[in-house]
Amino acid sequence: MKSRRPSCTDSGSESSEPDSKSPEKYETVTRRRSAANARERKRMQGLNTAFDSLRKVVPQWGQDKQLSKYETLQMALSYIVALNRILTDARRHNAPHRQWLDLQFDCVQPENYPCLLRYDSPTDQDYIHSSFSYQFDGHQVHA
DNA sequence: TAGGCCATCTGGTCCT
DNA sequence: AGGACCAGATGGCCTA
Repeated sequence: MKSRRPSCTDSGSESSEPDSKSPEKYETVTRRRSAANARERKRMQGLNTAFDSLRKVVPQWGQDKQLSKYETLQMALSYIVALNRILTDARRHNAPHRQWLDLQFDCVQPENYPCLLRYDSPTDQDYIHSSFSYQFDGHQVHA
């Protein structure tokens, strides 16, 4: 865990000192701020725990370092879309389970799944975006 | 040194 | 009133 910023304290910031008429009110305000900061830290820690859980179930082929939060979300979205496509195809072709699994296993292998491979250049990223066909801005995902 | 990623603080808003 | 959630600001760490 990263160390906290030394310039910031839990008892409130220098830039926004509470406009208090009494020491009592000042104390109340700073105590509430401190409690809110602690809650926020805890909330963000929970969020990070969730991200860690997600990283564990999402493919990370070729990635020697952990995915960023943004990359994790992108990967999760792509992975779900890919799995969903497999299920949809299986229903359509009505394949027996074992045979179907063998057939589809290749679909989630790195070499057949370029979008999940490590990218090293902006060109690669462009390719990934075009081949993966998810759109964050439009909130639209194509299988 | 610039840029990316992250943790933390903070004030605003909504909800209970 | 107080908690949850969110977004903006800020500064630290790391890497190319």
